[in-house]
Amino acid sequence: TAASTAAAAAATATGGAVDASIVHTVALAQTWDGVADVTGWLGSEKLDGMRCVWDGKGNLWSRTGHQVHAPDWFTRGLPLRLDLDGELFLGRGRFQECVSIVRRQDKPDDWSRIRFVVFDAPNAGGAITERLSAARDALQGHTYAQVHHHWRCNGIEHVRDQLKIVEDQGGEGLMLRHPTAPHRGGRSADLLKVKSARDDEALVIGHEAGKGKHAGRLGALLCRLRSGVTFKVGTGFSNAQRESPPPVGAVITFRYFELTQAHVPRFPAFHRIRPDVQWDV
DNA sequence: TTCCGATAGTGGGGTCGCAAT
DNA sequence: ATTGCGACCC
DNA sequence: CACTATCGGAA
Repeated sequence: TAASTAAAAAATATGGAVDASIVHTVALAQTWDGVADVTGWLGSEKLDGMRCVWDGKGNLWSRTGHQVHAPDWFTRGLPLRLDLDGELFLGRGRFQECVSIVRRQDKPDDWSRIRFVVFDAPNAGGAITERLSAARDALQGHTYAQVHHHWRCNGIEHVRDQLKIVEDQGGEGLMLRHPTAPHRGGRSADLLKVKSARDDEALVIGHEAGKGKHAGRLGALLCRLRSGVTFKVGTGFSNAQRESPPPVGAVITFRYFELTQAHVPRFPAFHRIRPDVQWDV
């Protein structure tokens, strides 16, 4: 489109240029409720890397429409006139390293360790199986791009079994794709994500003031784990809870999804106060 | 009527690049 | 050389 | 990314 061409021309190393058409057409997932029947859907591992769209014209774009600067040799041979949607992926448990390789400008050779794992071809037409076939044909023999492995879902038990297998191997979770729906941009129930959250307790050791619409009330709780790691919890509160937050010395339970390389909870969210728990430190 | 999807706006850990120190 | 900050990724 | 708070239209 003219928009993507203009955005590509204007993009700089630090960004600022945004391709609105990418933002508008990228498919976003809902969280599976664990109940909806997904028999016949296509399942795949949810890769923890960087979402990336190939525009069929020589450029890679991030989920929010910013240009991704890959070496020419990485994108050479990607199909013209066929859009590809996928993940720039380094491996399980290597998200932070993946981000480092993709974003830094001075070590392009490291891109040889990255793979563009494709899970959709938005403008190929048809249902997901047809779009994946189009992508598979277009990526035959490519060194750095490949089509993601998908399996046919036999039902809820199948999903649970696959989720356990993936998580035991250090994977982030699963994605489920509606078997007959055409590609659709934005958030929809045609694309579901399955992830397991964890709970833990933390000691409140301080308060951080809120900004903007939260000015004058809580922004985030400063917390400490039993491991000694300190971190912040800034989401999951209702407005009322921000008005009178858990005091210093209180114990809370919070949700998170995994620990970072520094053993800090990723995506922490407040759950509830625990007046019944004593902190032994 | 209820509920879904889109917006808007808060907040997290981590990484980069650049400016200020 | 170190620190702080904005702009991105998730 | 997770989440809360709204809102209008689809279901």
